[in-house]
Amino acid sequence: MSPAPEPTPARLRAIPSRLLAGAAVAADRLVGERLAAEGARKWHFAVLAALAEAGAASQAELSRRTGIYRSDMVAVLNELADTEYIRRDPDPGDRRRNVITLTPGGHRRLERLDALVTDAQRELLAPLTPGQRDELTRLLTVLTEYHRPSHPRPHDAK
Amino acid sequence: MSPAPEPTPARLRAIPSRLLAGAAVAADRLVGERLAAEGARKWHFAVLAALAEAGAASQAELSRRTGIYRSDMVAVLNELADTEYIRRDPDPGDRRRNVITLTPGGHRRLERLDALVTDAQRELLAPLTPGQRDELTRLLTVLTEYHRPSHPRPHDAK
DNA sequence: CATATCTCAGTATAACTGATATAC
DNA sequence: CGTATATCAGTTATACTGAGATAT
Repeated sequence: MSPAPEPTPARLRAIPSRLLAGAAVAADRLVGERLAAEGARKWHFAVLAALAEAGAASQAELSRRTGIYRSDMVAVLNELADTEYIRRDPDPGDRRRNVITLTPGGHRRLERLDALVTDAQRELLAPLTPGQRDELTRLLTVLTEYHRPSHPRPHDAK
Repeated sequence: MSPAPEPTPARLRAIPSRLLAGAAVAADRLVGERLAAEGARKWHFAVLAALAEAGAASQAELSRRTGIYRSDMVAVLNELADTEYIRRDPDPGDRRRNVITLTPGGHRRLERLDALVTDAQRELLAPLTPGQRDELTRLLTVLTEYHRPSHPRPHDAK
């Protein structure tokens, strides 16, 4: 007789931080799998999207736009440059900087990756109604904005 | 003149998988910081809670209850055994297994960690109304249940 | 001199894989 | 034999730290 496997204890089940961790892992797996099928990672998408939307930028500026660490940005840009989706040129106006530019191929790459990411979101949110999807997005937006490192918290106001 | 730093591009801002990742990182940091102040990690809490709620168990059973990998469970139990919060005895009925038992000290430890975790949830959800907190928990529960490895997805039903 | 940029080396944690020894 | 358990070694991805070289 196989003893019925115990489900997650009730005490653990409804803890938001645990639920968030679980949902984030599932979401990352979905997105990661889709993008991996094209040899891409989510950071590739983020960088290409940031470049398409706000134009050429230095690496530090790209870090701020995408949330990727300056240290990790280097590797991501190496990969994107190897495949010619971006160009990395020295900034004539400030020689510490590189100017990162989206190539035409990078633009096409972005559109392809965007489709994959959108598809993954659809699969992720499949069990929710359209209204619930919007509500979830809203709630998560509030949470992430509130918990940005720079955001003033009530207890900071002494 | 410092150029206004570009905010997150709109194309990236409302992507649920990105929001989930961000919220999960914030949540993990909050919980991790609280627990670290007592020399604990979230897995300690999860294992102690699972033991308190469903009773003594083998390591494999605990893995299923908590979602911790069997490989990682070993290290967590080592730490909990070093500090005498659990006991690890060979199972007389099945000599492959260890029976993990919560000690009285482990019980007290659980109550302490529970308070810290609860506190971290409060801080995490601070920007939401009580209704929104419940709604978020509900939506995340649906997502995580749906995306369990075993859960049948629509496209599986051929 | 302080600050900012790019780069590299390295750490910590999480999630996971593969393999082994042992017992059922 | 196939399967389950406990353990260990190692991999991958992420987030992050620290420091050096260079430029402002």
